[in-house]
Amino acid sequence: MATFLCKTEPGEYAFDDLVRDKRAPWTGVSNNQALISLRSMKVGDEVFIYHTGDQKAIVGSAFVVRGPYEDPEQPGVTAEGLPRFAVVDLKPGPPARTPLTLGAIKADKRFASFLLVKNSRLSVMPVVDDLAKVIRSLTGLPAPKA
DNA sequence: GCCAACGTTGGC
DNA sequence: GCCAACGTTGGC
Repeated sequence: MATFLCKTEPGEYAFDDLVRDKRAPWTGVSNNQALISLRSMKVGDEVFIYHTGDQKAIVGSAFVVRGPYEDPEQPGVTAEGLPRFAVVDLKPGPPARTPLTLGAIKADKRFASFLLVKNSRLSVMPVVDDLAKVIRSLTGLPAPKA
């Protein structure tokens, strides 16, 4: 069971939209490093949802309900036979009891190596277990069920 | 609205 | 295959 973080611009597709939709394909990722993370997702994986723009905070979590598949808008596979423009389906988990802001993350030494801080332009990234635990404790988000 | 950081493109 | 030019992202 792995954990990831996905960014979204709330004006385009917010965490609340995912809650409303109950389930949604996570599309539009074209950056290769982000796509590598998307392609490695498995059903049941936990995904923290981060809002860019004015909020700049982890606002909730979600879970992978369908593993990586080809974006129907941009079909094609990599040399390894994986979906080139990978899409996963997410279903919403609970909202964060306390959103975890970028400012708080930057101020916390435990996040010094976090890709969210180190590469601000990356839109999908893995979250190591230790940091996932810290994020859950700071946001009140529940651990995924095994 | 600006710009730094990074990715991508295309000419050579 | 290098690298300059350009485009994009996202924090400030």
